[in-house]
Amino acid sequence: MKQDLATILAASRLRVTAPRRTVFRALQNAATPLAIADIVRLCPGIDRVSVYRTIDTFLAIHIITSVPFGWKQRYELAAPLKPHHHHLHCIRCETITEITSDEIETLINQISRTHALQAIGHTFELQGICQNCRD
Amino acid sequence: MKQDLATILAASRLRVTAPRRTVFRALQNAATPLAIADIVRLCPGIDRVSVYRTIDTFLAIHIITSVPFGWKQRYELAAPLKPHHHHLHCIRCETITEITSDEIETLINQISRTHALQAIGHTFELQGICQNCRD
DNA sequence: GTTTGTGCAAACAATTTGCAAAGAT
DNA sequence: ATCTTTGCAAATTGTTTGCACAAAC
Repeated sequence: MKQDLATILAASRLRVTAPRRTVFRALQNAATPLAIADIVRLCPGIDRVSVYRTIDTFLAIHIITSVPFGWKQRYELAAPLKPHHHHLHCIRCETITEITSDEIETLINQISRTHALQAIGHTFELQGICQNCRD
Repeated sequence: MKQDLATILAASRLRVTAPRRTVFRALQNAATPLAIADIVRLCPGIDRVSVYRTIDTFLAIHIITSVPFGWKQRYELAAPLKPHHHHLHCIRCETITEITSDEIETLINQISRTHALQAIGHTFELQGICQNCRD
């Protein structure tokens, strides 16, 4: 299953354009989820408006997910472009650690089933203070 | 343990003012988490700026929590003013269902311990399509 | 009386919309 | 050639800041 942007866009009958390629590249290179402002900064020459529209589009075709982060949302590539995971966020040093947990995914399935909710997405993030910052 | 606003504010050496009382009341009466714009609308006569500052204050003393909701954050009273819970969100009819799950809380503690994170807060929300909307 | 918090004004930042022109297929 | 998408301009909405006055303690 090819996972380059052109293939993904084609599958949704969307065109391959400079803003989409540039924003996608920025997200690929990012070590952590990016805020809109970050993306705008990382994509010089791409209009701010196009960044908004591109993020909208990417969300609609589910190749990115939004991550709540302090007051704002941030965005990052979603599975299968990036392995599914969650975040630990140290509010002191701002470090973000990625974690995976089968238990959580199991629990989510279970809860969805119990409540007859056809799951589309979920948010699971922990905020706290990391070991380093406590020393 | 008294849980009226005056007591809570006094404990943090904060004053009891009209904006704080009005915003608090709005949150108490809300059936679902509120966006800033909702709160402003529900608190006529209270300046928009005071709403922002009040929300800041309430977050700082941990009597409210923020809930990621679509593109924006919403706010609601936190434990012990309102029992701890999470949300199921139908993106079709916008209905929000509250759920509780001991398993999740257990899992969160476990993960925090494993990663040496001193837990401060967490976010756990499910998005999907509810039974009704599928029929 | 002292200190905290408010409201107003105004700056600043984020987001949305309409439309003509450019670009993708 | 057609249809989509962009960039610009501008409207709109959300958020922050400074400061004089009012309110709480």
